[in-house]
Amino acid sequence: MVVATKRKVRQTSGGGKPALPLQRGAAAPRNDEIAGLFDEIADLLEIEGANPFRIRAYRQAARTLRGLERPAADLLAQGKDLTELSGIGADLAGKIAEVVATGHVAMLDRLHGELPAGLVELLRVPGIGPKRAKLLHDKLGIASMAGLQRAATAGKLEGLPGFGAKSIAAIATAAKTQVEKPRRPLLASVQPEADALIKHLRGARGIGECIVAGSYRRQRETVGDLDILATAKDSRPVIDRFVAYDRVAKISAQGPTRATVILASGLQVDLRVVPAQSYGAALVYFTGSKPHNIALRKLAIARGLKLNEYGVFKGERAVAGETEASVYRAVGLRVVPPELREDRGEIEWARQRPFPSLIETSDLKGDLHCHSKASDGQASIAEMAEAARRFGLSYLAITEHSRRLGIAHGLDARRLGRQIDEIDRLNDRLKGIVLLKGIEVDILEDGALDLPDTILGRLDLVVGAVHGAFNLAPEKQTARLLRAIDHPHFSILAHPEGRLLESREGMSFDMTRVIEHARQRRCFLELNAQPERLDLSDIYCRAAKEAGVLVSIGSDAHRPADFNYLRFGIGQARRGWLTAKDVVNTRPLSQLKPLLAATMLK
DNA sequence: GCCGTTTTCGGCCCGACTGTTTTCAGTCG
Repeated sequence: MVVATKRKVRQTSGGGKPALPLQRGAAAPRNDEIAGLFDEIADLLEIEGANPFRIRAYRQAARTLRGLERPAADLLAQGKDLTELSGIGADLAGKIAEVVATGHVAMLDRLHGELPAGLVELLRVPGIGPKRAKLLHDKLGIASMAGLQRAATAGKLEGLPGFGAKSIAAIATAAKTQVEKPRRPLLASVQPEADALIKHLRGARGIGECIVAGSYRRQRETVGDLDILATAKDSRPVIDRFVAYDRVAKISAQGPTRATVILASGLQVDLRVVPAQSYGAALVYFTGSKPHNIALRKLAIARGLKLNEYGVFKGERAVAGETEASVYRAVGLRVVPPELREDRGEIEWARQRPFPSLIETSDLKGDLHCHSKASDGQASIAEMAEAARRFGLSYLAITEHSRRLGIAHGLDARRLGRQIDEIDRLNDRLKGIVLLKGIEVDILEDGALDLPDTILGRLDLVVGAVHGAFNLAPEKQTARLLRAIDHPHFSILAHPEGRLLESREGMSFDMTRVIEHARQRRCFLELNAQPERLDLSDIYCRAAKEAGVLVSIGSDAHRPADFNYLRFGIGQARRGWLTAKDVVNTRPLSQLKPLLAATMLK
């Protein structure tokens, strides 16, 4: 929910990988790697019992680094002053420079001399925080998850101050199951569970509002847990109905206004019940993000007010809280769209001017990326066209894979030529939707395209995509993408980062140069709406917008139902501050055609 | 460790639930 990085999935260097020192040869460290070092420093300082605000500074710096569009190493190379970044002062700027130069932070090496690196693993165990981790280390010499497990099974935890029978049992099971890394479920996979649970809760006596807040409401691409907010005069019946839900596997906590359960699927759900007059304040609080909330609370303090989940207070008196609008107004801001609440400049914006109206699903006029049975799809072209029409689209580009992707039955020039003719015939008889002739052509390792110019030139658009050699050196990867974009028939760069959420990191390359190149060549970047891709990510959507590069939100549909994925693409686009104007496939076909033609006339 | 429409020092967001306690620390969100 409101916590950007949760304790139980707290990461030491992103993805739960072991921490650096970096072993990347000459390559500069990525921002998330530097951030991982800072998070680990924060973890260790916390165990040492350091000044909590100093710890917070390291975590804030890690967050800032993860939100940057450009590698800090590049900024340094250009002589930029990193202390201009929020939460980065002289000391932390120096430490960033140190990592970029040496791959190490001396301070972390020193901390490792005092506390074993494995100790931070213990913080992932629910119920173990810094104090208990330190106690386990000092009294029992425990230095890793495995050590904790051994001590627990050997009965060595008994008698430790603060460790009762219940905690020991919980820790023993947790340590055993903590070996595999907890995955954050994808937004799309959580949605059916959320819908069903909300429906169940609405049956509670006396319930008023009932809504999923947290990162789900902010449309983050993955959701750590579900945060549900309900209103009721009497919270008991709502809490009772919640914990009695038939998919609840375990009740982790239950109080009069709040409860936490684990569902059979493993998904954690938190429910909070507040009175109606607190709904707006609670919704702000439970929607997060945590840094956004903290910023709001600081604004409240500056105005002599106090903001919590019950309202905005002047002394004892509530001055706002029933609606989100009242809360934001009380601290001098316009309402911030939930998708933008990440403390990435939205607060300052809300103080000064209205937000742009962010894109909505109904703004989409067409889809420029889908497949049929001709490659690895599951339906005919006509069936896909009909599904797109029912979704409300008026044009659809058919973009099969190209020959290189043999596993997907990719098209060679001859088969593509036949499909072009087939689409012409279909367009003669289809009503209510127009098909565009395209291809998702492989971008080969050297940046060449996987089909000859003669056939690409007959298409309405050419979508280029990387499907292999993800691990090229950054300079090579950048050159590959730039060369592809230079191709005379290139229109759209599909899933540009190449990431698969929770399973594959994106490729390493210079996105800023790619965006700038796309602008010069009047090409577009795709925001692929597949739930496990959502690629471009939010920060690069915003970068593309600022550079004036149009984004194409593509379903990459492989079957009729997949057009629903566009909704998740819209969520991500909104997180990237995109309006209808910033997205190419909000144009009616008459306006789209000249834009596509311009990409193909270089 | 950061930061500045009171401040270059003295602040730094706020509350619920659990477990083991006799009034609260630790953890979590």
